[in-house]
Amino acid sequence: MNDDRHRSMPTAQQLRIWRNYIETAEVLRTRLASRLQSESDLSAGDYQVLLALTEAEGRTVRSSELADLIGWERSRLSHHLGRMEKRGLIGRQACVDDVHGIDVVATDAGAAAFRAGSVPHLRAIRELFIDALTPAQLGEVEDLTAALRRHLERDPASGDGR
Amino acid sequence: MNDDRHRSMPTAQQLRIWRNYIETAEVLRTRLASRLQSESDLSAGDYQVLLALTEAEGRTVRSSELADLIGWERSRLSHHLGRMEKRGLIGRQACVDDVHGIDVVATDAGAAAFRAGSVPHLRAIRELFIDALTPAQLGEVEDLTAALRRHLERDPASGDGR
DNA sequence: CTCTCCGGATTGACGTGTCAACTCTGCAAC
DNA sequence: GTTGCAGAGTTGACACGTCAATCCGGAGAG
Repeated sequence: MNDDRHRSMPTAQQLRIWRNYIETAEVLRTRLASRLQSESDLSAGDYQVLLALTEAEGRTVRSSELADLIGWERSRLSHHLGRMEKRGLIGRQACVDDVHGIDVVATDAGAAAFRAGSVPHLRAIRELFIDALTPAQLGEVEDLTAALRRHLERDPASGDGR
Repeated sequence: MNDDRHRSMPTAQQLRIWRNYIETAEVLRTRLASRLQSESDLSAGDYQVLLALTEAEGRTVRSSELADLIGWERSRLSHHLGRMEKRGLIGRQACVDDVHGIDVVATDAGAAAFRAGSVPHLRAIRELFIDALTPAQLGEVEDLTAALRRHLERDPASGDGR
């Protein structure tokens, strides 16, 4: 079949689909974040960090591992941890086995805030996303995102030239 | 069929699908923005604003209409226009027919920057998104986002209680 | 006429993200 | 030993978004 598909610009219809796709995801992200914020005073970033920490042994993870776990750049994590530390959600302490490492630990307050936020957050995900789709459609979403993922990994293109 | 679907928390699999979905969209957004930035020195926001302006009569749109067109809050637009004005991409001037209104107009430099950025941006969309999917899959994306959209519109839930 | 309210737009404060520059310590080369 | 490089983390500058407060000029109520 015609592989000039690989040379031409997107058609108007393709563009429309793209725009709807990315805007819908954006709306979902914003709605979820706003509900999480108002229901438990946590940002989406706080939630990701606390999720990784509370799942870890001793609620503690080395900073670099944490960055890998949630897929953040190191400086982004550093800034965010600074803000969370100021709010008493996490603590930072020198790592025992690695002089360079920093252990990040969820405080009791942090773990409590996560537990409190978790249920409403999961409910929001169900209400806004899961309930919008039939099980069959959910399966389609899975396949499609897998296809997109494969394509993205195949194309380093930007960011890390690993 | 069992409508306790509407009372239970998401399953592990549903959560996995959700996470993949939202993270994939996020990666796409970031990659696109980064390519747009490096290829034409425009942010995604700049692009949206300039797209709406260059499509309008006289490259001019009233500020409030512009906000509606691209679906932004007024204050977000105001901040962004301030930054774009400082860079000489757009201008602002009092509106003739409405004392309160502000006309936003794309400068020559702004229109030129948009034209220059447009082709590489469209190419990036094709490479990162369109090329990842077969035409049939693209159709599925369209249906799924439509379903999500319908669901979101049916559920005001947060933000504007319109 | 004055007072209040309304809608368009702006502003300031603050959290968030990215990029580049920097610190600090260990380790290997010489 | 000192030079310098590499990896972990931090910092500063700046762009971006949101929220609440504000400014401003017209329209009605009295």
